[in-house]
Amino acid sequence: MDALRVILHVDLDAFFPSVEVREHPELKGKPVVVGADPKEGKGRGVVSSASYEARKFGIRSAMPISRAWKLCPEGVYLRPHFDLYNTASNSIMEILKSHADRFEQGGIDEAYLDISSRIKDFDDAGEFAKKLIEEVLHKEKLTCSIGVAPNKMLAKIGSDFKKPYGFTVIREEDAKDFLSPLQVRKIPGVGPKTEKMLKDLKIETIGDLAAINPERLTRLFGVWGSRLHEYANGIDYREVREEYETKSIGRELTFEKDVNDEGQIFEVLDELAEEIHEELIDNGFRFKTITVKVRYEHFDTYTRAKSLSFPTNDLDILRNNSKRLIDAFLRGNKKIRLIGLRVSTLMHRNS
DNA sequence: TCTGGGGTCCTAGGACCC
DNA sequence: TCTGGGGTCCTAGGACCC
Repeated sequence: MDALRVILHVDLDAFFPSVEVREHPELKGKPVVVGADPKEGKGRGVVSSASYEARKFGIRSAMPISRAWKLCPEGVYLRPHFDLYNTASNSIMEILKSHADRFEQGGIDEAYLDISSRIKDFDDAGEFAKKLIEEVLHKEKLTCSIGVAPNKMLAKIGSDFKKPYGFTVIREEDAKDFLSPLQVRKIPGVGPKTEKMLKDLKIETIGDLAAINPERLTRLFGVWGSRLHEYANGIDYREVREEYETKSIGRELTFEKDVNDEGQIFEVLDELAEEIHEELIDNGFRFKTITVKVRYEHFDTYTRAKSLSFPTNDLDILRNNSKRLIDAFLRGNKKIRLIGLRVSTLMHRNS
């Protein structure tokens, strides 16, 4: 028999609004929406995260803030306070890390823990998860949900299954029955496009997907197709990995109103370059590739990239190249909604 | 309904080299 | 005369995640 492998996926419940409520107890029980300024329904931007009370009105992450406002004008609308969320996240991640053989953070509000050596079976692992939820609640006054499973994919689906403030144990022998009735969209990596493609093929549940010939999925989706077949069958060999390397650093800005004034665009581009440069210096990175991004008024989006023959962290090189790259986008008379700048092919100084 | 900002990974064509 | 094959880098675009 294979050695027991137990992975936890810990997901903080409605994290941004929950931190806001913790800091401002008078908000408890109210529909709290963290995101862009709704400006009486005329705001530009989206919802970052909505409290469970706000979700009752149909408000969801990534929804246009103007639509959220129409659904619930009486809601409490807050701009994000990332310093607050980062502090809370760091404290919680330290707690989680201290209980894991291996630990992998997957964003500000979630993490994978490999706890194989710390439990003797899945019953034991369920108790472990319950205690962890209570420890986080006691120490940080925030709730989370946990999935307990033999791999990352199942653990992630599990953490979403009884939210908020719940946990779900999925044993290897129960995995296929557990997955079978769920919508394909529940599989991490299946978004709106893949869901639509599968639906057109009459594949709606994970059970439908598991029954499809794997060669057919590979023909349709390439490498991702064979991965999909594994996931649908409850199989995922990915390890919880501790080490993480930054691949790129970028900044972007959506203007309050679409612009066609070159001066304003260059000014913002310089600010983006300065912020990126600061982060490069702080972290001891050099870059080789510069990519600018432009989104025009009707949301058509383009990028232009340039790779240098040498790595650098020089601000003037970044500024001058980004100006040259964006120049081609300023020719027409289309108004610009967003500009972005990103550097990649990163290497550490002294390497 | 009208779409943020931070990222990662994948694909595909062309250049270039051996 | 009728056009290799593999590897790597570069560029552009797209799907997806939180």
